[in-house]
Amino acid sequence: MKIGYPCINWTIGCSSGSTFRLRSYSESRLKKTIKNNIDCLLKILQFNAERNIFFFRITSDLVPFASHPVNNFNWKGCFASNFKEIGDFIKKNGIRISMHPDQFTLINSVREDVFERSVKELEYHASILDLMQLDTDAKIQIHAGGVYDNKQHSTDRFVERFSKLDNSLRLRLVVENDDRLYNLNDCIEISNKVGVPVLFDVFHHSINATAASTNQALQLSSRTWNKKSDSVPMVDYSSRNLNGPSRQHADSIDIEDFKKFLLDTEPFNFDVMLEIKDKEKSAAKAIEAANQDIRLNIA
DNA sequence: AGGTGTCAAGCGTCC
DNA sequence: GGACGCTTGACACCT
Repeated sequence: MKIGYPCINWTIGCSSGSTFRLRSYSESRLKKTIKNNIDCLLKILQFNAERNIFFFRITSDLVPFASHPVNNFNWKGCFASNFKEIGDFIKKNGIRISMHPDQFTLINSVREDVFERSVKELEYHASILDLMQLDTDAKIQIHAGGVYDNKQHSTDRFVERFSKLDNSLRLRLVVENDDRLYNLNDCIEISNKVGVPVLFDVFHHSINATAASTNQALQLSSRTWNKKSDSVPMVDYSSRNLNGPSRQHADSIDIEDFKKFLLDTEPFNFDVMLEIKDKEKSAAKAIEAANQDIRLNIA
């Protein structure tokens, strides 16, 4: 089991997702920002490796305006060797990588233009992982999308659109249960039709639940990671912020809840992404708890 | 230097 | 039909 956190490291003091306003777009600004972002990304990965944090989500802002028409700069060519260097570090250290395009990426949209932009955005995400020469166990997680007043039609549209995507893209995509529209069963249904692995999100499942217990959910989702090249399943874990609105993530990990989660999910093996605000701090705590847990099992 | 309104993108909900 | 939340940081403009 690898444990990690998404996108931001609060300790190091650099950001791998710096961006700027469209109004201030220029090629030199873009170039400078990308360089800073990927330099920072390598620093974060080194920081993580030194602390046994072997799972990381790369921010979608690594290359600002990557799929925007304003950007016709050849950033892939310009930074190919930098990406390769990071990829080498990732592989050497056995780091698992995910990416998560934001809510504008909708392959089941009723609008053709939204679909087309979404494909471009997905291709951007895949090109990052390709430039790093990572295997297809590095995943891009998306949600099923909108309902558009007819869930069955919208599910079918997802299936149809997904099937037409390039194979190189399909091999990287996984679908995650969301907090309102497509629950675990909906994702499993999609998976049964197109073979896409299902990334189980524990927190979303608690808000948008099916009858499945945590253990059953792991069983159901794990089965969908059935290609050797997918590697072990990814799972998103977070606890809710008890002081804030119901959908907000917690500030720091509730370690007792996390231990309970580890017990609940035995004997399944998977990699856990901690969607918690204090990022690397909670990851370190979770890794410590998991190691203690293993020692207890051995003893 | 510090404060703050706003940011490429969509959908669903609420009024 | 329009504003707002999502989830949240930080850019960029203002003073």
